Amino acid sequence: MSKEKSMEKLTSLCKRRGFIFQSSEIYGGINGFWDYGPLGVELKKNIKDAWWQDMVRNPPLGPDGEAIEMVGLDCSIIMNPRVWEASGHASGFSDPMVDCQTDNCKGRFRSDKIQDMVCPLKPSKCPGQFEKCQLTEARQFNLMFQTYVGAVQDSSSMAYLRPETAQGIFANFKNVLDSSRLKLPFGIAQIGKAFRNEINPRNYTFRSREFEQMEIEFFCHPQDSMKWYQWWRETRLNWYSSLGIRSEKLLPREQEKEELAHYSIGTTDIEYLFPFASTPQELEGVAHRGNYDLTQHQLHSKQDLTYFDEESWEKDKANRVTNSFREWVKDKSAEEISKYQFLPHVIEPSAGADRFTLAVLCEAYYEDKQPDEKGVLQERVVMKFHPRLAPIKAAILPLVNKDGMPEKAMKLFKELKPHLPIYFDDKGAIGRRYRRQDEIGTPFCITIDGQTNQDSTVTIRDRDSLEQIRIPIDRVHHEITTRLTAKPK
RNA sequence: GCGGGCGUAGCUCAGUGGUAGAGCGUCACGUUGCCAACGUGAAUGUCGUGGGUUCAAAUCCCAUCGCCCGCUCCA
Repeated sequence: MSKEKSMEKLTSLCKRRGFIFQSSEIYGGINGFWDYGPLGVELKKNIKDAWWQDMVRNPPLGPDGEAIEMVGLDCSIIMNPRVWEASGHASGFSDPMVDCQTDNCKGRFRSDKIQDMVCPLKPSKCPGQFEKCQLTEARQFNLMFQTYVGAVQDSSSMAYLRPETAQGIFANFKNVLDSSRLKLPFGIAQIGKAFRNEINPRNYTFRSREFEQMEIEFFCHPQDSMKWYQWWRETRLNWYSSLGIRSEKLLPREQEKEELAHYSIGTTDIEYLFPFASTPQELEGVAHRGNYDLTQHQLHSKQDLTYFDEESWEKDKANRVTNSFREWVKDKSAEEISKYQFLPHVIEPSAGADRFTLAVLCEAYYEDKQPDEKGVLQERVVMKFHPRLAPIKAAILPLVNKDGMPEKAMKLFKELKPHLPIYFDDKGAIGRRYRRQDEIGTPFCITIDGQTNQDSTVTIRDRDSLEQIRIPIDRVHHEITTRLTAKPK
C-alpha cells in the first residue's frame, strides 16, 4: 500500500469512528489544530495514564537495581515572560528572515546571513544586490504564540503560551526540592499542552501547533549523568515496546554533533517509521542538558538554585575543622565547593503525547482476510491496539435477540460498566457486530448464547486470533482484567 | 513562505453550463444460535466559504479557508 493511501485510510477511519476530527471543522477548520473524538480521547488518555503510571507512580528500578524517586507537577501554560528570555526561546530561536518576491526566485534567507549567501538567479551576487531582487523587510519568525495578560494590550502585558512544559519544571525546581524531601537523583514529570507556531503543519496530527507533551526532567549528580542518560534512553525505548510498538519500526538515533542544540551534551531521538514518511520521525528526544537550564534561570532570576549535597558533606566530616558549610566555604575554591554545592545535571526524556497517539494508531491499523459465514475470505479492518491502550476493552453481545439472551447480556453489562470501559450492542447480525468492534480495536467480545441458559458460561473472543473460549459468566471481569495486563505477543 | 493537485451525503467517490447521484455507513422493522456487504423502508447535501460572469454555475473566473504532494522550515 502506498504511503498516501495508507494514511488516507487511517485518517478516514479516525474520522468515521470518532478518533480524530479537524479542529473547528464546521468553520472550515484551522491549520495545525486537531480535536480528539469520543474514542480518540479514551485512547490518548490511556496513553497518558500509562506513562504516568509507569514513569511517575511506579517507575522501573534504576541502573543499579535501586528504586528511583519521581514526582509530578502541573504548571501554568502562561508564565512570566522572563522565563523565555532565560531559556533562550524569546531571543535565540527566532531568526529574522527576508523573502525575495522576484518571480522565478521566491527565495527565503536569514537576514543576518545574507552577505554569505548566493542569489539563486545571479550566483555572483548576494540576495538583494542583483537589480531584479525584490526583498521584503526582515520579518521575525517567532515560534512562540503571543498573548496579552489583562485587558489592556501593550508591550508590558505581553506574554507567551509555553513552547514546552520543561521550563515550568526548572522554574519550580527549588519549590519541589523544598517541599518534597527529595534527594538527588530524582525526577519531576509533567503532562501538558505546549504551543509552537510551526512554519508548516504537516502529516495529520504529527506536526501541530498545539500539542501535548509528556516530559521528565531527571536531576542527578554531574558525575552520574552519563549513566542516567544511558538508562533513560533504554527505559524509554522499552516503554514503547511494552505497549506493542514493533521494534523494527522504533529506532533510537543518537544526534550528530552538528545537530545538537547548543546546551546539549548528547541527545537521542527515539524515532518511529510512520507510514507517511520514508525516514523515521521523532517521537521523543532523550536529551542530556547538563546544567544549562538551571544555570540560565539562576542567572536571570538571581535566585540560588544550587543543590546542597548533605550526604557527601556529612561523609567528609572527619577531614574538616568545622561542620558549618558557611564557615568552611570562605577560603575554598569553586572546584572544592562544587563537591558539596552544585547545580544538578539534567536528563530530559521529552515525549509527544499526540505523536505517540498517532504512532499507536498507525501501528494498530491492519487489513486482513477472514472467512465469512460461507467460508469465503472477506477483507477485515482491525485496529490491533495493545489491550491496555484500547479505548473500549470489551463488547457485551447477545448472540440473538431472544430466549432471554439480551436480558442476560444487559445484566452483565451493568455489572461490568462501573469497572471497565465496555460497550453493549444487540443490533444486526453477530458477525457484523464483531467486525464493528474490530474496527475500533476492542480486544475482547463477550457473547451470551443458548448455552449460557444451561450452564452460565459465555464465550470470550480474541480480536486478533478470532479464537473463542468458554468461561463462566462470573469470571468475565477477572478474565478481561488479566488479559489487559498481559505482555504483547 | 513557494510550486503542483484537490475540496460534492458520516466515509470513498462519480457527475465539465440545464431536475443532486452511487457504494459503504447510520437509523427503524423483519430475519439472524458465531464472524459485516440478507430483505423492506427511512434520514442525510445552500456541491468548503465569499464574490463575479451567465437566462441558468457543483461545472467558468477571482479571492479566501482547509487537505494532500514536493521544496523551504522544523531552537
